[in-house]
Amino acid sequence: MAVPDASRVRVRIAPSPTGFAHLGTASTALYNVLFARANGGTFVLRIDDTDVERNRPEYEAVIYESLRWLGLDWDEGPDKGGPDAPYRQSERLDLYKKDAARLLSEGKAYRCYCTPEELDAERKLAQAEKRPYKYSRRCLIDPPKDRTDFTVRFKVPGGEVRFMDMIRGEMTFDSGLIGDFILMKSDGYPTYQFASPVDDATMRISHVIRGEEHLSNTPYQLMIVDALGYDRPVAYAHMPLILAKDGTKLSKRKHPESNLMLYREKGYLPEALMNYLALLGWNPGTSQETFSFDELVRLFSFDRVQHAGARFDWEKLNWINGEYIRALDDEELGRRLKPFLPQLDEATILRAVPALKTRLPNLAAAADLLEYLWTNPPPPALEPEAVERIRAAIEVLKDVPWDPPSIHEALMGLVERSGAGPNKTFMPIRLAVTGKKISPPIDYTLALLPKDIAMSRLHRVAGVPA
RNA sequence: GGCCCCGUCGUCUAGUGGACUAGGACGCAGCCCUCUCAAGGCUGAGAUCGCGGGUUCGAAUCCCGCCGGGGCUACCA
Repeated sequence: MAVPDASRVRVRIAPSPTGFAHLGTASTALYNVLFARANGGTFVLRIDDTDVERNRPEYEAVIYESLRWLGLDWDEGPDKGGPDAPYRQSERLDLYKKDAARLLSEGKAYRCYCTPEELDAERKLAQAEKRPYKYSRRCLIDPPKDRTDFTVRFKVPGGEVRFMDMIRGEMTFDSGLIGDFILMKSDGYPTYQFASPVDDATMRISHVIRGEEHLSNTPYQLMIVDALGYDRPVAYAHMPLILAKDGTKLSKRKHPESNLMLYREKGYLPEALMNYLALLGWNPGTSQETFSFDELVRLFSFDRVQHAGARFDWEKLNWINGEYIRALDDEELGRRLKPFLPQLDEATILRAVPALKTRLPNLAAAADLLEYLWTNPPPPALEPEAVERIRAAIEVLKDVPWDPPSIHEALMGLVERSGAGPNKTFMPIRLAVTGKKISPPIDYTLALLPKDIAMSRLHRVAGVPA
């Protein structure tokens, strides 16, 4: 994956603050960071905020927070500055205006006075006549004299546009099929197709690594770069899209799993999510499934990236996340569990960790297992035989030290004397103490609760006063 | 509609003309372990490689056609 002139590698991601941070942004950021780190390059964060309608400044902070949570930090950005500041497109308007003016004066672009309604009509007509739509160039040929509102349109020169994609190889597009498109909107803001290549060029981005939805945008952008006389990026890489379970592109509206923050809330470890994302669309060609970040930097290469979109799968993510959780040492797991168990003190969490470790697909699941520690579950209705066993348990637990091994020993003695299986004794206790059929091993289940509370819950169902 | 990308078990994938009776992982089933649930161990089911034609002694791998999915085709990004 090393490139010849490594010192000049500059990559970027350019999210738009139009909603919560998207899973695809994390994925794209990961590949950019991996490439940058492997080549000693620079990773730039640029905010593409040219959509005045949908833009919300507060989402910018969400993007920062999500990316930082994942450990994907950038070298240059709006909040950090850098040699190419500003890094927010809304603050670079002069640059686009200057370039648009140049294109205009060189006859490579022209003013278009058509209204959205007129354009819509053109488009509908083409559709009705089943012919591919291209802007009619009405305003190039015969511009109206009585209008003031205009957009700036690029005069598509025609011919072939070729470029190198690190994943798919040499790409060729026929620009004759592309209609003159808009560079500057009538509100004075640039379109994405214009701002993006101008920024990439002026920020000296060497490799453009982004989602596959931009593959067919590339010729548009390259034509602009050429028309402006800028240097083209060395290469592009269009990553396969992350698809939802239903096979369609992950959308913010339809698919909640596209929300990056959801993973933090549910207790997915950032390093596990990264690992999963790396495996969605890429594999090292070996059977290795878990990778440290440094391993990914070393192993990742674009020539092993999948060409087809990959479906997001909770099951595999859960497994990987579980693997990472199990690999954590007790103190670390306890530390990460803290925000998910606000009802418990640190010492209790730490005591619970050994019992939780193999039982968590995510950190939030710990609350389901330990809920009985801060709630008072209603006493279950038990068979007389079960009640009898609880009475017996009360007797053996009464004077026992309150720790898992002692409890275990006492209870096993009782089980042996009962002549029945352990479950006959343990399940009634579990039900009485937690109100649930599922809980950590019975010795832990009991020991995590203060002894007086545990005993009172047993007494309660045994029908004898404490 | 036009252009572009893509198509191997349910899912993520290995595979670049013979070692493929198509491998691994997740999930699933069974067994073992076991106080429940997990974790762990073992075993297993699961893909006529989208379909149809070629080329070849031989194709998942090369060629053509078709079908299917996705992306772009916006004064969204």
